[in-house]
Amino acid sequence: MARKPATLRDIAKLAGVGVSTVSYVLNGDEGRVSPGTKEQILAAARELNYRPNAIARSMAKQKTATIGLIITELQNPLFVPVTEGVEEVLRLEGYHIVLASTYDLQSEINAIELLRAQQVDGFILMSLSVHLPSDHLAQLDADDVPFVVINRDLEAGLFNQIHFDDRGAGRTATQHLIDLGHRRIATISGVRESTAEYDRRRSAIERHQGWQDALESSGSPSGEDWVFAGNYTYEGGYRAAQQLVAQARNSPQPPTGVFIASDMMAIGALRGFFEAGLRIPQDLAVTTIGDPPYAAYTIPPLTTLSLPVVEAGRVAARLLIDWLKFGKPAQSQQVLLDFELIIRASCGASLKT
Amino acid sequence: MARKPATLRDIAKLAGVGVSTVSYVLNGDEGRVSPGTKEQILAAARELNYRPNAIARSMAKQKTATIGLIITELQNPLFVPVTEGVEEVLRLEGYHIVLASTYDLQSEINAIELLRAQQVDGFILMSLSVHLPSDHLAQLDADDVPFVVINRDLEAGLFNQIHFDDRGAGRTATQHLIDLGHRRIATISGVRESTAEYDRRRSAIERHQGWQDALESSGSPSGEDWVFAGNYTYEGGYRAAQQLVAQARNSPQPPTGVFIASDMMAIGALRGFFEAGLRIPQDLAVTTIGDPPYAAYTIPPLTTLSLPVVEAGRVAARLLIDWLKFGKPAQSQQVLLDFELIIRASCGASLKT
DNA sequence: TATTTTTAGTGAAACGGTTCACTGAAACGG
DNA sequence: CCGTTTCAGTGAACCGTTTCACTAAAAATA
Repeated sequence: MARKPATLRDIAKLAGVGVSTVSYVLNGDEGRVSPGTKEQILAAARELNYRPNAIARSMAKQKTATIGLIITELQNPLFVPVTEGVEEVLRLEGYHIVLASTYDLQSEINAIELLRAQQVDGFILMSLSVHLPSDHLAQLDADDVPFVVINRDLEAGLFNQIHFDDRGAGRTATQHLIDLGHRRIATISGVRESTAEYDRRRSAIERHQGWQDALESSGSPSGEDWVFAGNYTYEGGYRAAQQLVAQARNSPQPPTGVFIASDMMAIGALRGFFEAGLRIPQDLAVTTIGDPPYAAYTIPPLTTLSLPVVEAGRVAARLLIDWLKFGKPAQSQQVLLDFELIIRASCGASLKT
Repeated sequence: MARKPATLRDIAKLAGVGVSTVSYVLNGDEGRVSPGTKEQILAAARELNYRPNAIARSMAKQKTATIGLIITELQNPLFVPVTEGVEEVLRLEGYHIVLASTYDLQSEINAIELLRAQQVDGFILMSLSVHLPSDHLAQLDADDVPFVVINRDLEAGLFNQIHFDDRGAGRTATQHLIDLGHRRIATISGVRESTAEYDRRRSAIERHQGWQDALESSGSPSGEDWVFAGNYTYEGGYRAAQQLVAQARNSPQPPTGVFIASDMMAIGALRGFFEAGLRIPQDLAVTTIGDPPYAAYTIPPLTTLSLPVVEAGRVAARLLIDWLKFGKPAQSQQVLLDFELIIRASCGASLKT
């Protein structure tokens, strides 16, 4: 095995042709070279165990066929499906992905700088929960760097953006309980407590509005008294569940269902309900939003709305590809994606049938 | 903002010097250039908003300052901490990481080919559960490509390898129950059922041996009758728990503790125990191995052994850096890492105090 | 002052591909 | 048979850096 990898020149020498011919053959440019020499070159390449140097190619073509995927919070279970969606689309087009994980504004800027230095052809930026200012995005835009953002609360119409329909999700999750015959439906939401993270608050507000929408349109009681703050955390969900139980025990008309605005809170709440001796879903039906792998393994498994995150990845990739191929779109694209309802045991749907 | 990014030549022209001088200044080569011109060059670079082209640099230096991290099963929650460990060490040395996820042999080979074409300076390969043949690793070795493998069952001494002490983990998890006063300790293991995935079987066997070790050294009854096959899955753990409960109900001397060889099985088993009306840990104390994020959120939270996976990443990175800096080590390195005991509620330790 | 050393800076050759402009020969059309 | 087109293939410039070998002037040394 050669220490130094073989180059086009080596092949050219071995096959007795010019380097440009070799290049044409190896890149499959048909009709430029006769079958005879073509075969010779291929044989020489095989013999020398040739492996094209992507760096040199990028240098010459002024393209890397690589896009940067920047994600906040690598820990978040949503990140894997996004990359899957992105990868699925980009691979077909011959692009590669390089991944960068960030956790705050500065590290995001660093990541962008780094990847620009690596000459990526474009970016996909996905925020899972953090809102970040958009100055540096405006900069990207000004520099004519192709990019798409997912789930980020920015001035509409400014960039190519993909969003999740949080309000619709809150509505669907609540409506599902209504459809199962529930009339008094509480909620554990992130709204009441202020959060430093803007984006989280926005989605909390929207999901909460969805809950209200559903109640209103069904003519159910407004439920104002049955809102509990969970702060989007396991602990918060746990405490909110305790409060809910306490209030329900003193109420002549306790809720029979609860919409919990995030999976983490739902898992905490499940523990609270369990400790209080409540049976789910018999005593209280539960729906939530977010479908991490373990949502199927709770007791009982959670009925939930899954973020269409694979699809978000696909759409982002397609938007980016279009830009790369046909130039910047005349006007920036806005996409709103629906959540998918996943029915498991916590809503009690199976009890009905 | 310039459409085309500025190059060294642009700066050289603007500052009225040669390009090599600019290169020296920008790379901080002290003492080669007078403070005056240095300042001029810096000013010019700032003005042109210069961003070095990493591709061109890699080309010239024949190094990319990038290493490839190849991981099977991106879904696995272990993957994030590995990359954290790797990143922590590599960043200090000025290296970047490019990530590739694989799921079978062919895709692993593809990933290696791809990254070699991208001219990465070295590899870290981490298997989380799949055993793959090593021919292509031997090839890497023959080509003098620096690499380190984590958690892979290969002929000892062949390559730089990092392993987890599965047997010690099984021993510790069981011993912890013994220390809490338990004498009859069952196990749910992956051993009895054959698995296609070799690696998984190996770790299953070792963890099982650890359980035996602990029982023997404590003079406890051997427990042969209390081994249940869980096949390393949620479903398997669930069924094994049912079998365990059934057998315990007919036994004059039922076990008071159980060591479950993987977190997934433990979560399934928890459900089985719950449905059977068993209280954990009062009726049965549980320990397991593996600490995914949700292990703290089960009911009750799991006492478990955490894989030192951040440390594995760090060690791998350091081994690789050494190779990169000082050349291939005279003999390949072998590292065995201990698991860390994380005490939560499922073992009942808190009840004792 | 004559000689050596240091300082400050330079031009050009890599690195490994791609691609443009070009050529000589063969094939073709009338 | 001549002019034109197609075919098969080539050399060299270029992409943006790094770095080697070199120089002219200044500084240090004797």
